[in-house]
Amino acid sequence: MTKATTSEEATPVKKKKSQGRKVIPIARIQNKDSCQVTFSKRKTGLFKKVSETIVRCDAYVAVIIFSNAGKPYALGGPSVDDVLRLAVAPRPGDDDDDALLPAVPDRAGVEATVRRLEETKELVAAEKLRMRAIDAKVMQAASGRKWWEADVEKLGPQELPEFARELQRLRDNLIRHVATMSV
Amino acid sequence: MTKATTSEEATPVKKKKSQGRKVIPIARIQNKDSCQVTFSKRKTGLFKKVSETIVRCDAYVAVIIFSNAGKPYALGGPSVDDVLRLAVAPRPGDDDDDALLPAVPDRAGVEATVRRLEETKELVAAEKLRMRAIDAKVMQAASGRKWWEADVEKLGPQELPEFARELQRLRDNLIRHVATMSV
DNA sequence: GACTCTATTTTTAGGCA
DNA sequence: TTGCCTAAAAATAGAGT
Repeated sequence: MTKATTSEEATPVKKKKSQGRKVIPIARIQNKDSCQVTFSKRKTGLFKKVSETIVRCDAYVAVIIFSNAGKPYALGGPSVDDVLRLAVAPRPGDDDDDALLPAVPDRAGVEATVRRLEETKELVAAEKLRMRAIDAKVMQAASGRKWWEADVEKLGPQELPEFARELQRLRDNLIRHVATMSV
Repeated sequence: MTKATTSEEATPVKKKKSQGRKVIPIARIQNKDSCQVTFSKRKTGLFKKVSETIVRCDAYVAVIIFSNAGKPYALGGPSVDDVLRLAVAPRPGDDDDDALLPAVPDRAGVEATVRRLEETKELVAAEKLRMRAIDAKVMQAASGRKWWEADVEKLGPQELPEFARELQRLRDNLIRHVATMSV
């Protein structure tokens, strides 16, 4: 990975016409439609990879992805329950806090859930639900980082710094806003 | 993804002997060593995919992944600056961070990521450009929730700094936690 | 351990339905 | 919008160095 040997970066743009795909130069997709389609596909693949990784290795993974349209999608594990709850979360108007991510990773239970999701179509269902219902709730997790706030008490010395850094990042973002707004 | 057609889920465990890889049953890796190796590999792949997605589609993506050993790795985009800062962790001038981050658990992965990002400077520029736009969108979309999710755009010059201060306070809280635990 | 190699699986860009 | 299809490209488990 150190070397940019991937043909994505090296191969020139060759477009033939319609057989499979040819080359995938790594660059911003110009065509807006294609961009959107690719986004969807990649998001799917990414989520899949994440859930696989969660199961196969005993890892905790969280992904948040915003489309260029600003729509947020999130997937977190191993607390899949939370993710599901996120997905099923009512509408943006519902401003309850019960959709937050208070749960602490429960390896055992979660593993079961993940596995179940893996081998069935529930994952698909969950994603669809997410795509439909996700809104402000997910936004909370995304920009608000509710997850770390909830977990702070239980995190170990190794995890905490990481979350702190995330927080710092958010703060810096904010500062930048302030600075831009004539303060 | 709708159909569970992936051999990972369907194909039974066939082990031949030693050529390429055979099948990848999706299940927790038993062997601890293998698990760790796989984790590394997958983490690498995941990060790569994320950065690709960030560039190719006009998306904002953030990943946080903890190994089962508890080591955290994070990658975020399109704010490359943040990523870099994450990677290089301790900031000389910032006491907080220095105290807070005694050591970056495992820098190897992050450094690799940074390297990769550096190799794509061209694209980084584009990412930076749209970063501001996304920032605004993200904050805006989070309106009407918690204090820390307030609609920045709607806040006046007086409120914004306070907003930032509150965030800072939260962060300090977190830092205190860390200090008690690891410092 | 960290790399390399390689066979195989998986992903995915494009088209199309 | 989604799903399916296909071939090329990429990721990766397993083993060896």
